[in-house]
Amino acid sequence: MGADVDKVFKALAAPERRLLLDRLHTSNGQTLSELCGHLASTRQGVTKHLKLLEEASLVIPVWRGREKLHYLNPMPIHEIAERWISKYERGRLRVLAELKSKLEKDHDG
Amino acid sequence: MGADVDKVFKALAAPERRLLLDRLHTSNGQTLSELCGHLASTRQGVTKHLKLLEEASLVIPVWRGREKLHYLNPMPIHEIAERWISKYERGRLRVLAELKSKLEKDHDG
DNA sequence: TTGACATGCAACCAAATAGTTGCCTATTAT
DNA sequence: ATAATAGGCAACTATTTGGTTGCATGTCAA
Repeated sequence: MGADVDKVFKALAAPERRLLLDRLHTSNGQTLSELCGHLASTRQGVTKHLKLLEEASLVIPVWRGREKLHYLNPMPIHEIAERWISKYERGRLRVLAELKSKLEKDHDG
Repeated sequence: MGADVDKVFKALAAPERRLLLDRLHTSNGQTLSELCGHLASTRQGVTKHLKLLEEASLVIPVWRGREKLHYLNPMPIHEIAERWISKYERGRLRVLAELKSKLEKDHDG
């Protein structure tokens, strides 16, 4: 799964791509042309963003005739939350308390 | 908060930086020199990665004499989980069912 | 005070990325 | 059949990013 985590994080790193996910979250199964309406760049630019989202399995394409419908797949995001982020949630308060006391100690001495 | 989300996602997009967070998660408050031991690149390379982590508030530096101690701050990760990822968790099963039926329908007809 | 240590800053180079343009294929509608 | 529509592929450019080297600053220890 390691490589997938990287693809997902990289795919999520660009605001344009997060915007595309938002649009699919609002209205699932849009075509490329429809998605282009939301973004400033050209069709090819959007295509490239969608390619990265597909490679991260965040978007699943379904061909219907000459149209390519794009469906949001929230599972990778779910898995990141479960397997990666939860690691940092564990002991979050401990880590913060540790940092706080360190900062205060430093400020005093 | 919008700009911060972007900084955090971009900071998390590189495996080297996630590794640095892992190291701090294991042993908090390490110096730059200590952190360099974990990574293949030069000190300056690590410095640049740490700079991005600091700008995303994922790492808080504390100076002690000539040493700079680095502390993990898990709050940005927590906030992303709470405010951003949870949006995609909501209705996750609905979205997946929708996608599944679409795929099956396409496969049939 | 002098030398070693910890780090920062700036310039530079190489690699990756974003975005564009031009052309091609396949499907639908007339 | 033909034209319009939906999209893909490849090449090119510009920007960003990752990483390096060289030098400067501040701190600690002898």
